[in-house]
Amino acid sequence: MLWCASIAGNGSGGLSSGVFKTRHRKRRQMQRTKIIDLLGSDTPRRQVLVNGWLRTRRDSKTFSFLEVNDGSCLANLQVVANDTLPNYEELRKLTTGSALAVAGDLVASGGKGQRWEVTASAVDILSVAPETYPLQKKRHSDEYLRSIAHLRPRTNKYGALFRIRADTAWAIHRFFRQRGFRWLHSPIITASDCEGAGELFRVTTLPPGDNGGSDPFSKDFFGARANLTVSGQLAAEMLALALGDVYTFGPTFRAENSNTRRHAAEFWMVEPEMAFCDLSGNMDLGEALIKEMSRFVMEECAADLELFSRFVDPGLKSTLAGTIEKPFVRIPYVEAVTILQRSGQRFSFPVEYGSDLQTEHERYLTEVHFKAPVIVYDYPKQIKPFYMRVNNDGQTVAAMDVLVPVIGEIIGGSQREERLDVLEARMQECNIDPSAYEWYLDSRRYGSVIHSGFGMGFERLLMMLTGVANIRDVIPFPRTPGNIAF
RNA sequence: UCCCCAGUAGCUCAGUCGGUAGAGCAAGUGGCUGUUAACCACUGGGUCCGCGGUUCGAGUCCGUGCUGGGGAGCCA
Repeated sequence: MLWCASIAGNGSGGLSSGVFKTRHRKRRQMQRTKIIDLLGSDTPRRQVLVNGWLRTRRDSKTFSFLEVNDGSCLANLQVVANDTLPNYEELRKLTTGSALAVAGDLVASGGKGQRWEVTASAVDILSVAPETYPLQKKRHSDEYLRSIAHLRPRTNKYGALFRIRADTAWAIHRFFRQRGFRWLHSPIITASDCEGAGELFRVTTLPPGDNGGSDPFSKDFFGARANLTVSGQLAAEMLALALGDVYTFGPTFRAENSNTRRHAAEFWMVEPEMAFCDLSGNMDLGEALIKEMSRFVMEECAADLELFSRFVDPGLKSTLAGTIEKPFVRIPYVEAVTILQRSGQRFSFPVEYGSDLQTEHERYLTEVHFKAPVIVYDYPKQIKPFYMRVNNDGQTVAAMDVLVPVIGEIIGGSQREERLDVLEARMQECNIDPSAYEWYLDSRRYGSVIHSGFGMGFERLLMMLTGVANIRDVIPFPRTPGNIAF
């Protein structure tokens, strides 16, 4: 430890400002090391540079402990700042949230609770956070943190969450790439309204109050009604019928006035589409995807996930383990109806063939009856959109919903209707004007083949993976009705 | 959009029967300590969400609006 003491001593009082400036310049040329790499080190290291933000400070008689976080991982780095540092008096006044550059040696920690710490040879104060800094060294409510969404990524929980979000997005790309899927960039601005997907956000360049006269769209940018996409499915079908297996992964917009903890106006959706694939293969892919993402966070986001299993949902790990190990239950819609009718449960909404399953019904199936993810398939055609393939019974379509406990529907998908005549008949039944879908119908005119796909809500997946109960807390800057402040 | 709940110090909350406001944490000051949600003492800190009403008197009761949360519907 002698060499530590001597280095600390070099930074002491008698240093002229010229020498200090030289040292400062030198320090700025040092390569920055991220805290995640330091804490994972096998050996001590001389003269490392750490940039980060102060989480908390504990003062001792002749030195201060500075807990520094740089966002590279959940854990803080403990920095020991001796009173021999030239700016020690300033360091003792440092507040939570201040930005620092620390130069020093990585040494085995003399205290309990951490393996490594840095003995500072110099601490540059990059920026002081005044005492009005809204984040305190204590637990804050999720509701309060939503009101300071621009600062909440600096907390342990939201830092962990947004690391998991980024890593999971990457893992989704890896999952599909390993299976030979190509990523498709489906348009954000579209003219098509994916039937039944909800209300649309209009996109226009017309000034407010200008309705464009007799033809409302003739003066508009595209010369046609335009809106933000509610689904990349139709585009994905076209690419699947060319490249085989594709997926979209991008933002999706719904102008629905939904006020629940699992709906947002702007969210991300993963939509795989596979040529030569039936409903059964579709279910296989959905199940594999959810299992793989569960395994991914358990194994590859372990440190961050630990926070959620400790403070957010104590049952998280066993739930995820069950999701990974047990096969998903697969039952036709009729069987789900029978189970619900025979359950003896009193539901607010009656269970009857031909009406859609209510939230309370889905939760009974996943949380009470099966206690596991459940895939319900073959729904009555009258409650599903025109593009789903009509089964041989003529009454049901090859649709499937993956339901998981607490979250409810996480995946909705189907085998697509590939027969031109049946598709046109269904459009007529659903009162859809085929003229807007001529390009879509072309895919059934030329080399039509069976194909299937689904949409998975990325935020709902994150909720399932972390146990976070509100979708507003898995999106950095969530958009919900009346809420776009950040 | 409908139903229910809440709004009091920077944060989390208590506030009895209607009688002029409290705690913990945070902040500031000082002390102690290889500490780790550090600890101890002291100090400062309030448009009781807004508006209107009832009352001698309203944080408390009534009406209304706003904001937030939960549930439902729509869906991913």
